[in-house]
Amino acid sequence: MGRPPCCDKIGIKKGPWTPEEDIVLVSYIQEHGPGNWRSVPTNTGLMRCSKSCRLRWTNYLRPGIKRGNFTPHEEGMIVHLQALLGNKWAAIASYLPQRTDNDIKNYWNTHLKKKLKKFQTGLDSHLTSPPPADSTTCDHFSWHFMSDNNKQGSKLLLQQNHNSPNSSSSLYASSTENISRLLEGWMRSSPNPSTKINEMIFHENQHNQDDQDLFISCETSLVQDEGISNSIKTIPREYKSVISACESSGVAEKTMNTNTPPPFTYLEKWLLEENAGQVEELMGLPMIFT
DNA sequence: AATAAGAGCAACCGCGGTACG
DNA sequence: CCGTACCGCGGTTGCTCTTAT
Repeated sequence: MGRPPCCDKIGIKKGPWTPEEDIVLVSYIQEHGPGNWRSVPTNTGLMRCSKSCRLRWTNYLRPGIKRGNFTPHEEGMIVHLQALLGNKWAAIASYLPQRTDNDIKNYWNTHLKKKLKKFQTGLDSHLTSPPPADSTTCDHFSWHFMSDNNKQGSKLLLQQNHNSPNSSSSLYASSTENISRLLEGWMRSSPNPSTKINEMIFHENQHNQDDQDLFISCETSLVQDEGISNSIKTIPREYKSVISACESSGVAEKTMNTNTPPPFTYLEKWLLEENAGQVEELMGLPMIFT
């Protein structure tokens, strides 16, 4: 009856992972590929349960993960997607391929919620006056949620954001980077489609590091999330290229469908509702969006 | 310099859906 | 078809680091 137990609960180690454990896990996955987590503790001798191994890999060791500060564009996307999808962190993460759901969730809980709250508190004053010239990211963030009456102002700020030096990618956790580097050879030779996607994302991102102001943005109105009503939407060019690559490689169906939600249809509707003509022109949407 | 409070984040827990035998 | 384990997800916890007093 049923499957055999994945791991013995007795003697399972908990708590932070050591570099040694990381290396063992990475080495094993390098050889066998991710998946079949049940066999990982058994075959590696790690005193961890399969779940813990999977979490460690997906949230920390997996190559292509971007760590550190979130850009204003990422913030915008998270806020917007959260308003659209709710706390579906995995779904939201599928739009930010370099960020893990855990990372996004943490960022939301520790940063963005506060910003939203702060914004709500100061909503009235913001509605009657433009953001200060020396606005911080936080102010920009708040301003994205302004009423429809302030669209011109929003556009201005979006442009400012695009040109902001803070838009550049942030630092990666060095330990992860080092481990990821170990995997570089494997990534290149791996026939695993998802690995190839990671690679594409990784390289694409490198090419676009100084080019992030090419993010295409527009704003729309959206009523949700504790009364916050307006947001922006940004669809980075690199995602579109990834989507295209997925489509052409046939990976799209498996990877995108499992990771990406109905949202594309929502997004589509959403895009076309308010600014139909403008948006189409601006977005140059890939097939998957149309 | 010592301590307390707060912030950030990695990891764990528990649940639901799915696959296996 | 049923029972059990696996897998993935969202919520929560607790440790560590930073900042304030």
